[in-house]
Amino acid sequence: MSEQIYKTAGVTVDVVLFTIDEGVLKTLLIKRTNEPFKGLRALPGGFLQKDETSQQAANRILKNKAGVKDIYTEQLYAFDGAKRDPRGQVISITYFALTRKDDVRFEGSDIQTPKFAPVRGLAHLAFDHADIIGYALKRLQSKLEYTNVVYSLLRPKFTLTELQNAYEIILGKRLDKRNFRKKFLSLGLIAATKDYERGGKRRPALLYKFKAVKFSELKKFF
Amino acid sequence: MSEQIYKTAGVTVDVVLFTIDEGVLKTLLIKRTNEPFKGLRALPGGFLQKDETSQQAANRILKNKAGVKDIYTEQLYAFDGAKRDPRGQVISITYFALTRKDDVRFEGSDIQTPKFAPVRGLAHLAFDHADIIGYALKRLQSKLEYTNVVYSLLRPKFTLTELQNAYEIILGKRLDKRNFRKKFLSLGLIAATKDYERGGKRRPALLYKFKAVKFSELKKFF
DNA sequence: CCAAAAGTGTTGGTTTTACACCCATGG
DNA sequence: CCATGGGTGTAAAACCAACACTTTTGG
Repeated sequence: MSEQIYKTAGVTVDVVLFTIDEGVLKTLLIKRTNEPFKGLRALPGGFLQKDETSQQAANRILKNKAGVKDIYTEQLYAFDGAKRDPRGQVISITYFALTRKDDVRFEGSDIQTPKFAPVRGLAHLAFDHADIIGYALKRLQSKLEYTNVVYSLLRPKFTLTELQNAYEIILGKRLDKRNFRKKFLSLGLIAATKDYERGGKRRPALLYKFKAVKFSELKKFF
Repeated sequence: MSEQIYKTAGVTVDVVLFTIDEGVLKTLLIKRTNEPFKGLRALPGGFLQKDETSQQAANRILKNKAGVKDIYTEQLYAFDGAKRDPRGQVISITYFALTRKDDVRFEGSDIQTPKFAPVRGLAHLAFDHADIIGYALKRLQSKLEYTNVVYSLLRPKFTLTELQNAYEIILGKRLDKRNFRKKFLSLGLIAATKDYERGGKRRPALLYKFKAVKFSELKKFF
């Protein structure tokens, strides 16, 4: 005797795609073209398809809505509040992802007009998507402190100032330049290249790169 | 026009209930009475019911299988590997929970013979439940370091040695007695009572209690 | 008086924080 | 030569790790 599978609830996957643009942290939002919440902005997402894992669904959504693949993604949380979807019982398995803005391609995307919007001060989003973004932001902030995920937001070669800016933008606070450099260099994650960023009337900045462009987790960090 | 809800996958909720018993960390397992994996041990769980949130399902499972309620529970992760359930696409939203062993009541429980088993060295569990327990253990270990969740595993009044033992059992390593006491007392989470544990031929130990028996999170901790 | 666990401080090393000036370049 | 951001060191404080002996009790 085998128990059967009960399909009580719908399952969607929604993705919080972060990027840094114009000096602020932004997240990808689409405009809903259907009820419920027609016309409001929402996270890119969709129903889980047959024989698809939620990770695969997240990848599919990122590919379709933003033209990105092979980027850092991580499952966030399964949101299933009773009132979150007016149509009934729908669970959202959420992911967060990180990309550089100029790896994103909206061409070939659908009529939902994807756009990056600053994460701070978002209002009037569909479903519980504002909560989800808030949760994702907290997770991203804490990941910054003990992982190297920031590489996902930077050019392959970057200046230490760019690195520090990424931290400040995400954490929402200023960091001390000398202490930041000392600390980060002592972690051994990055190495100086022989190239310099020559960007105008100022001293050229030495470019660094991550020794491994791969997620890694450290005991201690920031 | 409204999108409809697609119910592609089944959704189960499985719970990793930790307790400390006989000086080791244990987790609740039941014996499966149905296929698939009939006869193997598995986490207590079941299909999500209509209009039930996963948190409510976790509470229901804890009540039914272990007779506990109002204990610390937290969503762990949604497991949905392609091959995890031979019957098809089934997502497990997992929770972890903490309780004292003697708050548990198996009476009124069903024929699945719930039992606590040591978490280290578990083998031959149904589904991917061994992975889930491993993941839950890592989460519990990291929560110990920056939250007060340990209160869930202790008597309302406890000795500092009991507290330290709980940490050592969960972390799987010895801690220095003086440093542990100094650190924990400096956190200000616990207060000495006027009572002593008089347990035999040894010096009576002062009993402490948590100032607030409620989950709290600290910036820094262990 | 013995066995058992409770209780208690200090030191050295490491880490973190706070803080200000000179350098190299392009225009 | 000036404006701009790049780059660098030190000292005080806080924190962490290592370590051993005395106390109180019951039997």
